[in-house]
Amino acid sequence: MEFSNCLIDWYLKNKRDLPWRKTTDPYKIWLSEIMLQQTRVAQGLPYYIRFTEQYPAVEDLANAHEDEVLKLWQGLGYYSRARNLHATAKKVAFELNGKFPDTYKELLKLKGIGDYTASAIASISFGEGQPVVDGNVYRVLARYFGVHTSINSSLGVKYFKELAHEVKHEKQIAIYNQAIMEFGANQCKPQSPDCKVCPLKGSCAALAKDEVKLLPVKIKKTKITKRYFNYIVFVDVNGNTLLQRRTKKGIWYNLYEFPLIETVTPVKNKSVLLEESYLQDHHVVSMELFHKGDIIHKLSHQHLYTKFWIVHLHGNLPNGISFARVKEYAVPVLVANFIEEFGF
DNA sequence: AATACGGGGGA
DNA sequence: TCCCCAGTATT
Repeated sequence: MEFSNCLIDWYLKNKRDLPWRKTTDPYKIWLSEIMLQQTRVAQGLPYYIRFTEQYPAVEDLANAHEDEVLKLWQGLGYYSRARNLHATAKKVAFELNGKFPDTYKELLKLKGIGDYTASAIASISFGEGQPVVDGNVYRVLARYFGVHTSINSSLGVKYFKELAHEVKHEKQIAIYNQAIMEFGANQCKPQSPDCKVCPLKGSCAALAKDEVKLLPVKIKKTKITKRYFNYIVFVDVNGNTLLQRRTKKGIWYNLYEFPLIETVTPVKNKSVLLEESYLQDHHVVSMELFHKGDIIHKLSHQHLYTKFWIVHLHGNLPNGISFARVKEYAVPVLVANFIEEFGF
């Protein structure tokens, strides 16, 4: 059996039972595709369930506050996805009469929707013949056809999309797209795929040339920068604390956190921090480190060496937040973990 | 063409 | 440790 039919045949025997495969509602397909960008199914699945319960239709999502959407998104990462999700929901609900665009070209214009997601929605919800090209597809195509062009060069992106068009299944595009991705995820896996039981083993170029481990080719590795965070966890006489929104460009935009003092080098002792103006504005009773050493929070491009300082105040915070309400705010996992440990 | 953007899981 | 995940937007 040739390539596309073989994948579909494999898929029908091996596919997982996932909730977004029971519908072609573009809203649900869109939601699942955004959530699964750079995210494993196992991690995204519980979020998909919560979102579809909380927001059954695009209007429900459109009418929510961004803070609430971010809170529901908390822990999934790449928070611009949530902000763009909300913006696009409002666009569809309020400007497009509640109906998603039904073509690849029009979908591509929406915030947060790139080539992959436009192809996925167009094919799965509307049957348009656009092949998806995600990380799985790059891997399957590179190996099966023996392509050494790097998948993250501009030439490679163009080449693989064209190749994907040439080898796609013409009649069953929706099934085919999900088939090749599922095949990449569970059979043609990144590490140690079990090629002995692969239905395509007889015609796979990489297997024939013993290049499975070499493909796909991907260039570059990211440089990691170190940052030094000092979170000031106020505790006033009423048991209130302070949170503030991140309003500058960069990580965690629009999420909340404790007042932050970032330094270029690690802070040796609290005297350096006590000189900060907003700490001098309060009557500090005590200031103690919560953990012995730094918490090292690792992101793709940054390692955050973090100290949480518990600062007891004599008076009360003007804009204090009660401990009970701290958990209502969308915060980064780094901060959420601390909140859990501290036991607000 | 490169880089920023989260967090987690598997080897 | 390192890789990479149903990628997109910005520089």
